[in-house]
Amino acid sequence: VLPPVADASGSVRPVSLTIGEFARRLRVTVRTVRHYEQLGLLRPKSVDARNGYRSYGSDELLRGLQIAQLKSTGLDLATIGAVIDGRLDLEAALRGHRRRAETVIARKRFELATTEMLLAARGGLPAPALVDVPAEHAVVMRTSTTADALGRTIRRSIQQIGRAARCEHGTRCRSFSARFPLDLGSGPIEIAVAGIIDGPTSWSSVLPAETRLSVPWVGPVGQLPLAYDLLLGEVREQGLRPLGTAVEHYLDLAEAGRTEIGIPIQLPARARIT
Amino acid sequence: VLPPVADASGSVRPVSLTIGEFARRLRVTVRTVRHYEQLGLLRPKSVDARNGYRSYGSDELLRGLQIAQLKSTGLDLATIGAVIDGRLDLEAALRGHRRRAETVIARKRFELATTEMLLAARGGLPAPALVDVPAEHAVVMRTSTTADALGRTIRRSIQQIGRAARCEHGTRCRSFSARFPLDLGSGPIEIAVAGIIDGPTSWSSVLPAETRLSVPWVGPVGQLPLAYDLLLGEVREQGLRPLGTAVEHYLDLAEAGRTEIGIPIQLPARARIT
DNA sequence: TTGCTCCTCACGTCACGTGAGGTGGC
DNA sequence: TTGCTCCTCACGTCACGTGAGGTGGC
Repeated sequence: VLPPVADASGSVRPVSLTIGEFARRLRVTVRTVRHYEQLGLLRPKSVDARNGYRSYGSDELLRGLQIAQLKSTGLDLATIGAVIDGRLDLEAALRGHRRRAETVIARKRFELATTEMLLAARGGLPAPALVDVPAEHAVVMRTSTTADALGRTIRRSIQQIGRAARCEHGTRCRSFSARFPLDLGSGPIEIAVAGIIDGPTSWSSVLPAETRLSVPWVGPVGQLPLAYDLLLGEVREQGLRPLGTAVEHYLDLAEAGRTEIGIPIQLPARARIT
Repeated sequence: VLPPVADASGSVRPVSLTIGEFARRLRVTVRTVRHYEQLGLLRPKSVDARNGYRSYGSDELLRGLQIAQLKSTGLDLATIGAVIDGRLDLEAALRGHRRRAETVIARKRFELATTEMLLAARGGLPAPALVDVPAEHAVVMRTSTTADALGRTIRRSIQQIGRAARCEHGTRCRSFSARFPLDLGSGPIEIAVAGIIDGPTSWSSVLPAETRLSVPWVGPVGQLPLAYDLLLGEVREQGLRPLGTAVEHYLDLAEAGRTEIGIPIQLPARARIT
């Protein structure tokens, strides 16, 4: 910790600092000070005409302090310059910046959640596997949509089911799933969205048990069609017979939107008995 | 939403895609595909010798899907390439990445909190102002340190006081403050750190009321000495007489570390009466 | 012939870090 | 003379976006 620039009586203030001394007070590198100058953000008090040495005074220290203060909000240097010079309203700049910062944080948290999930999968990208899904109680909603609007329709249905479960049945859905044809084609398609609950209610129905070739999917929803391709390749390699539908299971809507996609499989007779 | 690459029977897989078709399936731009190629991350299945046209097959689609999956964790492309090619362990890479991501999120949240605080100050950087601080109950700890270790000593003392308040008195400190000489010099310095509590206890003492020229400080602690310079300049301009000590008031340790720094002022006799 | 896709450079982004190569004061 | 500070370029970072300028197939 360097001592304050002025002493306790407030009578002595520095008149001239070299760029090195100046940078040390501001806790930045000499290169940073020169960089700010290049942007027109922080000019030296004077420059020696003979050797080009810069010198700084207390006005520049104050300006440097303001820059440091604004930089700690994450504002970019151009905006900081505009604010300090009065060409831009600080409040407006901060308001816009806050919105962007919140978006950035949300994205970073999504990335972190995705990372945790891959770590939980313990080494290696998650591989498709045959899973037996037991029968479950669910509130089911059937509707019709198009391939283009598939994602939006599913999201809207999930919201409606979740609200209905809370408001009308006083219960919460453990997770949600959607079922639609594997081959979307170009016409209207029939989909079923289900909110899975713990026990039966007067409004719930039962999703029958089935076997799926299933794989967890982390990451952007936009790539889901390609993930199905991966799954279908695996189906073919294992010589399995798909039933022609796709199932998406949304395990955790709040955090990373953990999703598992699966292709229900038609099992041979003896496998069904076991 | 594009239909899956393979149809429901799993018998048809694409043999040859142009770069445009390929990019659309992956939901990235053509430029991105070329960029990945430049990094050696994703090579086309073949290149037409006559016109340089690239073509892609299902192997490349799968590789593109893996890249997309890993990219959604925020890993950089070089690391992704190393992981996919088996030159680097995925788990180790993700573990390191998680640590860095957590650090980044913490910093972003700090920036956001700083932004909120400047917004709360409503337009304009916070200005120094004379404030009357009432007497308060506090657990006080006096110790000796050096200018270099000032920050560390204060932080350690705060932790000790907070723990003592919780464990021995069963109470929580509302906030903390530190007091030390304005002129730090180079020798040992005496400091007092206080944990401010709501009511008196057998262990607490009373911090007397005083008047300070005070300013909120947001941003890195490293710049605090310079902030004092700003304050002292203001003291001089207003013709006030500092008592020779500096006071830092830590309002919110959890979030952005909101701090207020002040210089206790010796008031003239008539001002004291009012 | 007009669009559309494809090709290869190559600059710009953002806040500096990091040499390269050289000079001036203690 | 040896360190230390100072100076001016100028490249590199990271994942692409964005023209510039040109060609090939429907």
